[in-house]
Amino acid sequence: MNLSPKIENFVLHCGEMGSRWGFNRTIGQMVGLLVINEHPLTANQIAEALKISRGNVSMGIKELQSWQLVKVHHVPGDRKEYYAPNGTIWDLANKVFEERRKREIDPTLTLLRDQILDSANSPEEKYAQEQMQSIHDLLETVTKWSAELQRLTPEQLQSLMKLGSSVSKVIDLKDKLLKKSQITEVCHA
Amino acid sequence: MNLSPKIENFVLHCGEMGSRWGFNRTIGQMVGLLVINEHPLTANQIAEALKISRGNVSMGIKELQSWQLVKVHHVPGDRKEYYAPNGTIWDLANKVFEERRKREIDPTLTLLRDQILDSANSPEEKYAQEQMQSIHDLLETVTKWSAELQRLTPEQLQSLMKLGSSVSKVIDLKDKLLKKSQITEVCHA
DNA sequence: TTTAACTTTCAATAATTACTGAACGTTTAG
DNA sequence: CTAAACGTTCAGTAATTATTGAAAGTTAAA
Repeated sequence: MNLSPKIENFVLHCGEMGSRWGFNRTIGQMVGLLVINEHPLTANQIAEALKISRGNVSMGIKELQSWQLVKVHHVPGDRKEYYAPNGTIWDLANKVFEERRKREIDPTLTLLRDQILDSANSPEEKYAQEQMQSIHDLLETVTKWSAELQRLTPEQLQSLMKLGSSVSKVIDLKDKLLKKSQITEVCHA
Repeated sequence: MNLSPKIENFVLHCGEMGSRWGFNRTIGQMVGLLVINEHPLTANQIAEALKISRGNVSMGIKELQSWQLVKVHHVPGDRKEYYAPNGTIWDLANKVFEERRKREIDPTLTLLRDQILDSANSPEEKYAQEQMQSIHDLLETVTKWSAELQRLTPEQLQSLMKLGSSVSKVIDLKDKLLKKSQITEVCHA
């Protein structure tokens, strides 16, 4: 496993970004390495390429599996495991997005739901309740929207972007349509 | 500064989530404390409430200012600085979102743009280039979309959600409209 | 059943990140 | 000018997180 400078550069960058994306440097490098290589790699190849211990690779793969970012291949007559990205770039990004939502938003949503049920028994708590309600509403909106957007294919998103339209224009259109049921009929026809 | 159990609970939770939101535990607690209190707080009040050193508060405030999440108030005839959230919950979330985009996406986009300009000089590099192109396109799409969504007010977003419509339906509608210019005319009228 | 080729685990340790508190800087009132 | 009341900085240290490598676990061929 000797990486060309260009590829090494990319892998190192993934390492630097790793912690910002939700994992650590080594795991970031592993993702970069697997994504940039056309063929699946063995744990030993990964360890050699990144100059890290075999045990560290094992732990990293485990973590990546918990994010559902890698899948394992087997070659007949070969006991080694071969690791590859679990899907397209788009699939991986979706998985990261989803997992981060679970870690960054869901626990807070749960807490806020509980807190909001409780009644306030002082002016400060009254204000606190209101703020918690705002945060709750915000997070719920974000959650619903991210689910909507994840449902779209990259092609749908990109073609929409390329039309040069802004989302708010689309929303305005929709509002107009809703106010004119006869036109909505036509549109659905 | 004696926090009621409910409020303390919320602040501690913000601390636990802090690192997942892009800062550390203490800074997460500071955000929670400022958001949940109706009135601005002094550095000493924050230190006392969170049981941390005065110096730590100073560093935390500095960090929060770099995220543009707090603003400073002054009371005439009082030398102390009073800290408060810099905007509504929605504003704060937008700022965090924006800042994280800068840290998590922009550097990678810059790197990929450079790498893609370079020509590949081996089959591995050819594949690597293609993958980098995919990542680049994905990140650019995400960036554009997040800009679009940030332009909307919370009311616009929430009212749209409440209509029970899915984004893909809206997009389908738009496609239909584009294919029937005469109807588009009517809609714009 | 033994051995070889692999993977996983985890205690020890290295690396990184966060926090404290004392020293210093600044402003204003007396 | 001095002292009091505040904010900032940063070297030292504490806390947390990541990594190694040796030991243990697993599997399958001989």
